[in-house]
Order: sequence, then C-alpha cells, then structure tokens
Amino acid sequence: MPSYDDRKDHLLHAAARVFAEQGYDRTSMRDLARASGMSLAGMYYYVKGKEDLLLQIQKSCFERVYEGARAALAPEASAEGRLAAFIRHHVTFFVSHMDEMKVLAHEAESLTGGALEEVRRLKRQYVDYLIGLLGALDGRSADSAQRHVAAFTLFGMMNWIYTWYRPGGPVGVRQLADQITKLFLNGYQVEVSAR
Amino acid sequence: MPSYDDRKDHLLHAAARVFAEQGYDRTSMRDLARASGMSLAGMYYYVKGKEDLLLQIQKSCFERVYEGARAALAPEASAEGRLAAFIRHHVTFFVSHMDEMKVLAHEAESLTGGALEEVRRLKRQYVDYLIGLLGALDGRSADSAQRHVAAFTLFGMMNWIYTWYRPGGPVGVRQLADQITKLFLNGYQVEVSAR
DNA sequence: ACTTTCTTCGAACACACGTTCGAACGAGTC
DNA sequence: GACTCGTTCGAACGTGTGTTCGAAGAAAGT
Repeated sequence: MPSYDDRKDHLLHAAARVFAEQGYDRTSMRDLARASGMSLAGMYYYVKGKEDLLLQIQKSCFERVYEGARAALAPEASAEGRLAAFIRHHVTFFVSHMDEMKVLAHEAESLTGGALEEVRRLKRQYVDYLIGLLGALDGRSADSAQRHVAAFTLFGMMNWIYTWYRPGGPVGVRQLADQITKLFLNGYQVEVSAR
Repeated sequence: MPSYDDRKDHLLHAAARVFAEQGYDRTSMRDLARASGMSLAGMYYYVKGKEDLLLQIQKSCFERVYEGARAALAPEASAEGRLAAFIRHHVTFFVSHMDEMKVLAHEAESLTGGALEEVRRLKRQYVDYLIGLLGALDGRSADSAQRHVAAFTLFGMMNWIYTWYRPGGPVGVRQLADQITKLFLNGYQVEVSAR
C-alpha cells in the first residue's frame, strides 16, 4: 500500500521522464496522467498544477546535486583535488539522474515569476560554489571575469551531456568524467600559470 | 518598396528573435505577427507554417556557420592553428548571431519527421568536421571515443554561451573566444600527450 | 452502524492555438 | 475602364489545452 509521499514521488519521477523526453511545453497533463497511471484530475490532489510540478522537480534535483557535491568535496584537502571531485560528482550525478538533470538544464526558463526566482537563487548558489573552488586553485592569478568565464564554460562542458551522451553506450561514465576533468583541469591550470 | 525576399527575411529574423526570447513552443503565431508587423494570415504567404519557420531558421543558420568555418580555416596550415580558428569562428559567430544560434542549440528537438532529419544531417556534418580537426591535431594518439567526447565537450563549452553570456557586458567577445580556445586547446594537448 | 477524513476521477469549462478561406487591395498591362 | 497577378488580412473553424467541481469510493475512528 503506497503512501501519499510514495504516490507523489512516483508522479514527480514520471513527469521528469516525460518532460525530458518531450520537453515541458510539448507535454500535456493528459500525457502525464497516462505516464503516471493516474487520472487527469487525480494528479491535482498531489500537485498544484503543471508549473508546480516543474518547480518541485527542479528544486529537489538542485538541492540534491548541491548537497552531493558538498559531501563529495569534504574529504579532499587540496584545491586541485576538490575541483576534480566537484567535476566528477557533477558528471556522474548528471548521468545517473539524466531525466531530472536534463529538465534542470533545458527547462531553465520555463518557470515564471517567483518560482523562476527561487530556482535561480539555487543556481546562483551552486555557481558561486564552483567559482570559489576556482579561486582556491588559481590563488590570485586569475581575475573575476576570467573565473566566471571558466566556471560557465565548465558547466557547458558538463550540462551539454544530455545532448549527446547515452548511458550504456561505448563511453563509460567513469571514462566520461575522467576525460572532462582532465580537459578542464589541464586547460585551466595552463591558462592561469601562463601570466 | 521591399521585395518578396526582404519581407521574408524580415519575418525569419523577427521569428528567430522571439523564438530565442520565449522559446519555440511558448511562441504563438500571433506573437510572431505582432513582432513582424504582419497580420496572422499574412505570414502564411511567405511560410508554410510554424514548423517551416523553425526549419528555415535552423537550416540557413547551420549553413552559414559551416561555410564560415570552412572559410576561416582556409588560411591556416597547422593543425593547431586550424582548430584554434574553428573555435574562434564558432564563438564569434555565436555571439554575433545569438538569436539564431540559441534557436539552433536550444530547439534542436522541436522539429519533427523529415525536417528533424534534415537538420540532424547538417549537424552531423559539422560535428564530423570538428572531429577531423581533432584527429589532425592528435595524430594517432587518441582513439575515436576520446575524440567524440572531446568534440561534444567543446561544443558544450561553446553552445552553452547563450545561457549566461550577454554581449556588451564586462567580457568582450574576443576575450571570450580566446579564453575558450586556450582552455580547450591546452586541455586537449596535455591529455593526448600524456600517454 | 455512523461519521469523518483521505483519495480518486468523469465530465465539463473557458480559452488559446495553428491553420484556412475568400474577399479585398494595389499596381502594372492591354 | 477592364483584367490580371502578386499580396494582405478579418473572420472563422476545429482541436487540444490546464484547470475545476462535485460526487463517489475506500479507510479509519468512534
């Protein structure tokens, strides 16, 4: 006998899957009813509406990446080790929660009003966290603009994954995470040391 | 007295602007009528429908980046110089045609059927072009999977731009292109030489 | 057995959407 | 002036949308 929370999680999960596959706007509440096995009206017992569904998916996903990152960095002492751990965690989390992360990355502008602001705040927090790691790595040898560009460029490398990567294909998750880590780390270190 | 082609280009431009701002699905034909100054029915004289509008924007944009890249690489002889020129061209083209390129990057899955296949073919061609450049740079020291990951990672660095970069802000286009070029080039060269 | 609370859902509503159609307009040509 | 051809558009059509409502069923408490 599934509980209220179980049913709601099931709905959120099914919705994330369909949003990832079809896109938020192209998905109708009737699609979600079919995918979750609930009736059209029945979903409104668990959720305020379509936008609320997207908000809850994005919020919970963001909080989980952020907390996961903090936990993954904790045992690392060196600036380089901490940045490498951040990248590795983000990539592996991305791949093993591809639906939610695609919804997070691709539907960033699908929310409106206060809900949009709320998710933006979480994003800013996560970005600032990475920028802090970059600062610890380069000492004072990079300026703020340079660090911003590096941070967003790194997010581009990682968040673009949903566009082309397919789990179970020829490239393993570990290989993917390692290569991105090396690519960025080497690139950034050479860049900031050459001045 | 504007010609037929002028009016049509005007419509495509206006549509790209609105698509970039609001997203393809959230944009109604009535929005496009308002933005282009035409009437709702009047647009159908120039275009078969909404999806045809998106197809034409994406096709013309893709052909222009591809041709531009070929032209930009022509004078470069070394493998490193050619790759650097490719990156520089893609980034500067991206920034100076942000609306169209955002529509290209963000609405990649908004087309259906044959139109989708058509654009996919152009994309594959462009990707293969970059992979060829990577092969020329690393000789035989990288395998195919590694080059694929590197190529898509680089596209992630560049295509993510529309997410955060604002022309006229504190970061200049040249600075942006230079930093991405250095980041990737250094990273890739260190990666393939360390084996 | 009765009442209350939690949960489900068929049916309907109001609205916005992409597209079509036929009439109108303007500018050339005979 | 009559005719044609390229161009514009108001009005309407059919469909699919997110959401609501009230009733009904199931479970739990007394």
